Amino acid sequence: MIEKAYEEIKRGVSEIIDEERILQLLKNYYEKNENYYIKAGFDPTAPDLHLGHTVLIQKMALMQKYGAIVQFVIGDFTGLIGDPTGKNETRKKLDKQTVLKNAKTYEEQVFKILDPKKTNIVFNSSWFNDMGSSGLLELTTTFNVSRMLEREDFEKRFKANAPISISEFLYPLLQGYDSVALKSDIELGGTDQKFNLLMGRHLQRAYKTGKEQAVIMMPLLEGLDGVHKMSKSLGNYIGITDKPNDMYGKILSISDELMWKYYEVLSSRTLDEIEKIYEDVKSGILHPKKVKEMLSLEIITRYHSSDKANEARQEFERIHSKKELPTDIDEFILEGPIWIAKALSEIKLENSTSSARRDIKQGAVKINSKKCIDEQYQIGKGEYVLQVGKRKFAKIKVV
RNA sequence: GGUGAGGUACUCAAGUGGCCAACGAGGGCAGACUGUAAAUCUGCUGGUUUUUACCUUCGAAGGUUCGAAUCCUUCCUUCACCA
Repeated sequence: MIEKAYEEIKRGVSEIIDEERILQLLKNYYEKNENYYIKAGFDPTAPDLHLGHTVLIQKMALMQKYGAIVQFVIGDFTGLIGDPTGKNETRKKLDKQTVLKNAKTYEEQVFKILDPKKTNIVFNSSWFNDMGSSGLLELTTTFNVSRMLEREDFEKRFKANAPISISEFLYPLLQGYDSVALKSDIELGGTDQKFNLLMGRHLQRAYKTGKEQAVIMMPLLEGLDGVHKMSKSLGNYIGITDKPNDMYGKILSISDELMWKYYEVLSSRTLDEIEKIYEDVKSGILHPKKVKEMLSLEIITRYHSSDKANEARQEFERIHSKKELPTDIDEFILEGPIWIAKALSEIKLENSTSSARRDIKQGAVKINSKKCIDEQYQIGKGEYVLQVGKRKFAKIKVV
């Protein structure tokens, strides 16, 4: 039993620190029905979860089946600093209302995956606000600068003479202290979080809590470009609140190679099943596009429904394979007659009339599926479908 | 506090008085092609119905000049060395 559970927990994981501890926790669960706490922290500013986050959350959901209580930490206090990435500055303090609103959004999204009965959503401001400056000083005495500089991005920046602010040094300490406050048994995070995760262990020891958390690190999911990690700021993400049609198209656009990584960490198929699919593609029985379709359907079903997933698939086929119009297009009413470039920028299909003009020259603009190459074209009264490129559509009614 | 070197478009990075809306690379968008929104090739990548023109932009504000991203002054800011 324990071995089987542990086997599942290990799937897709990039590194585990203190395996024995995890095995012990599982043993306690099976033998004495004792629960244990797993912790993961999230940024309060970006409540839009994407598939990169779900790798972590799915792992937590799995562990809930094996006795874990999830401590879902919203870093409203640490968010004031921002995890050091090199270019951030101290952020604006979010007011309580915004934090609560974001938290609400998190809940809605997260409970599509996690079991609400086994999840506590907590804010780290609740203990940091009471810590006071003496408490903070005490925290800083547990660590030193040279150890801090071991962290890769600090080291790089230090060597490159790039600025590092003192507050950034505080970030790992604060995140680590969360583990002290919560008495967590295991912390989950991305591989990029290794330093911070280990800090939790260090601080639990320094504060003599009597336990040191185990650490489970998940690989960072590459985004749609297949190179950089999935992130909102890079725009290469698939959000779990994305519309079914968008999800479908985005998943289909990933490279064939990347698709297998997605399968490993996102699909709920067993590893044996995935292996079988892999062999079938290799031997030519199964087309890679088909395999991506299957993944799209699975993921859309998870976050929407299987009906929506099938609709999305049909829609995609219609637009891209048969080159027909999508069924659901935004509509606008404009006063006419109107210059084509003006109309396009007005309805936000283009950013400006200049860029509209450029696209018209390149043959990217279609009116009622007919290419429009006259950049002076005036649209008269009537209803039209405007199209820019392959995937931007709008219906307009000129009055 | 002192001395020196920087701050250029989404990012990196050229440009040191007019040929600059500003080289190049990445990214993005588009066209062709394709099983795909992949790969590859090509074009575009401040704004404006004066589009071989005009307007705004090179950390900020002033100044010199017929003309400034480029020269001068002050300020803000980053880095290095010294204290």
